[in-house]
Amino acid sequence: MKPTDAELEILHVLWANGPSTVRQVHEKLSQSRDIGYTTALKFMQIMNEKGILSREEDARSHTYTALVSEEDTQRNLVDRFVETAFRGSASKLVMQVLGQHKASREELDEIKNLLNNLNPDSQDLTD
Amino acid sequence: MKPTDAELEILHVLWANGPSTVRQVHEKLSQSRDIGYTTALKFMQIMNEKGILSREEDARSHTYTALVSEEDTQRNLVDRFVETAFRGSASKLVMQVLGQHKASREELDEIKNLLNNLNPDSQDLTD
DNA sequence: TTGCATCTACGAAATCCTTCGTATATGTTT
DNA sequence: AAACATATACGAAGGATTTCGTAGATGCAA
Repeated sequence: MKPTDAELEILHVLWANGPSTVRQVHEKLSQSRDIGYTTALKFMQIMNEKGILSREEDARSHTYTALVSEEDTQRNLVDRFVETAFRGSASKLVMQVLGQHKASREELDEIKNLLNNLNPDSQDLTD
Repeated sequence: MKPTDAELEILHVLWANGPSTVRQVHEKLSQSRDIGYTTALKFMQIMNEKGILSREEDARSHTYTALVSEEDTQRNLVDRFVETAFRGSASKLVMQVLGQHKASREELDEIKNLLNNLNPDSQDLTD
């Protein structure tokens, strides 16, 4: 349920590219950092054991598929992160991010839009 | 530079209560979970070695002080988190949080306010 | 068919992190 | 002073993570 950093790297590749072989994933990962082929393989084997990835063993080289969605995973991660880093205050996190990171005008508009469409009646006091 | 979960727990206590002894910290932590006294002590000793906490050894029971600020720490954590969980897209994170978590009307207003005060000329495309 | 390339499987080292138990020192109380 | 309470120091177990090396299987090429 809580992917490690290495597992997240692999999930990102699978989310972006769809079902892939170890070789394909390894090639993607190699673009951003040094990593051995068997290291990637091991990760994917472990993730398969954990039930995070499924595996097609038809061909000689297996094809792995993510069994968790990007949204669900990020939701879980955000939950934990808000808890551990911000003691549960999601709004403090948002303000931290907005104050610190840069976003395009379109993204800002999108966020404002989202804010305006939030139904205030469904909102709760978090802090 | 990257506090562990246990270290964050302790930092939160010190940020909230100011310089404290192991006993004081342990009592706070005990309120939310099971944790032995020497466990807390060990954490704080390690954090002292790492330079995260300073220690006053005057009295028999030492007094520890956080050497990192809450803001700096959270900034660092957010940076890493955006990177590993959202592949660098801060705005996706924000939208995840806003869509998922509940915030008070005041907080929403505060966020909207912050958004409106962001200088668009200083913004960059992140995605 | 012999050998090269490519896969998977297995195991294990190296590091962290979390968590205490035990030992030892030092105040405090009777 | 003896006994007790409380602090720190030390070390180590147990588990998770990351990272490969090596072995063994299998397909392709010469």
